[in-house]
Amino acid sequence: MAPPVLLDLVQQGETLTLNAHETLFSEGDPVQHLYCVAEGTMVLSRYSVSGERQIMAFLFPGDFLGITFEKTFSLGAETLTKCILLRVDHAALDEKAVDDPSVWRAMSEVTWRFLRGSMELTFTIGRKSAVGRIASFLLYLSFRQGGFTAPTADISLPMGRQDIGDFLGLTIETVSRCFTKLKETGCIALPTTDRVELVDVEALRTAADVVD
Amino acid sequence: MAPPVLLDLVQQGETLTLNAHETLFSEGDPVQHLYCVAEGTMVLSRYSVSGERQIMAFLFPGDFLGITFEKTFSLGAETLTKCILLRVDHAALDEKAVDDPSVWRAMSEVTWRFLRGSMELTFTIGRKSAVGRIASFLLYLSFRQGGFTAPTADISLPMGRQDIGDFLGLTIETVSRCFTKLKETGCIALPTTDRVELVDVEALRTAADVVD
DNA sequence: CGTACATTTGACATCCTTCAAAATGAGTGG
DNA sequence: CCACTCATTTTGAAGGATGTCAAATGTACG
Repeated sequence: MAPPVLLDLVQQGETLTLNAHETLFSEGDPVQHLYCVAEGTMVLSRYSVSGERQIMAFLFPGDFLGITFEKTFSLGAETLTKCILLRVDHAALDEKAVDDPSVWRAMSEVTWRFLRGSMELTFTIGRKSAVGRIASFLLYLSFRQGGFTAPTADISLPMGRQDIGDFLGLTIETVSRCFTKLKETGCIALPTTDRVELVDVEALRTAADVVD
Repeated sequence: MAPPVLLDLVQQGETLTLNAHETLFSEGDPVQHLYCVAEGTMVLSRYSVSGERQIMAFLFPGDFLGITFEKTFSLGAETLTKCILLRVDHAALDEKAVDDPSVWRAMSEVTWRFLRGSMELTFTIGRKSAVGRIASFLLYLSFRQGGFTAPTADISLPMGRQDIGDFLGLTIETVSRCFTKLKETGCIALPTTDRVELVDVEALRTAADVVD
């Protein structure tokens, strides 16, 4: 899934371990490295003047972060769980790119994939109801945790309700209510607070407005 | 602003003229060309199953479209006004990229810029009230029409209220009401329906929650 | 077992949407 | 130049969905 060139590069770099709820970098910090998540879950987020958080993306193993063309980060990065990261200096990246054109091609591709995700989020927030957003989110998690190919019915939620709300433009209470509603309508089951079982995927897809 | 390499390439390609409210390509169409807007205003949009439109971006002169790593478009492109476009075949692009690594670097950069815009939109829709969204939108237009450097106080609106609503996740009525409210509070003036004058930029920035 | 935090639930307020109608403006023909 | 028509925008009234505030329940950890 991840471009081999970039994987090679970060694997030659340093390994970094962070605990849950640590900040890797913040908005405005100078850009130095390109990172790749090896283990754990992270978020990329932006804060408003009034202190509200908008999560732009959840990052899972194989995802890159630190991609930018600016000198400082426009997003902050925090861990949700304990994480292992691989990182390579941007300078080393540029150096490698001089005689290997596939580096920039790979960067384009990774950026493009991030853009696809961002547009998906825009669409979800802009056009869907609260239940629709949660349904879409669950289907997305199922897709990701199934390795992009075989959606899992059994999902783990490494993020809290607040994180989900900050991602989908909802309050924590609305998120909770939507979970309850989806449970009551038989779409999902909630064995524990951080685990979701997709019971009726078709109904969930209908709720998410992604039916064929 | 736009990378010279890509500008050169599209300038060597064909020129295309479209009237207002024409479709250049739709979601699912096979990707063949990379385009650059020379004149006019366009939109990139995606439709939901239920037929609702989410505009992902407004495109102005100098903007590129048709950037993708897939075989088919994930967005549709329509003109709002009469447009002149430059285009180059993706095959020609790949060919050029073989011996010119700056092509892919430029593509990364253009994709990144699009991504920045997409995240800005996510943030606007996810975290701001209706008035805040309109205020942000006007400041964005001012920025764009002032050539990214000197924001204009006199803005033209090549798009209708429906388009603005489809961009910001609002209904046409709410858009109209927000314009009225911003007018009543002295932030803006509306000489005509398709023209906005920024009277009190600071107040507008406050309304948009982008105050320093 | 008890404390602290996260989640869920409830009651109410608010903002935005929906539905409906009036006003404005652009284009056309008399 | 004016009257007419159609589309767009604006305004109004009412309803609904989500946010806010507050309390109860559940869960993890010492």
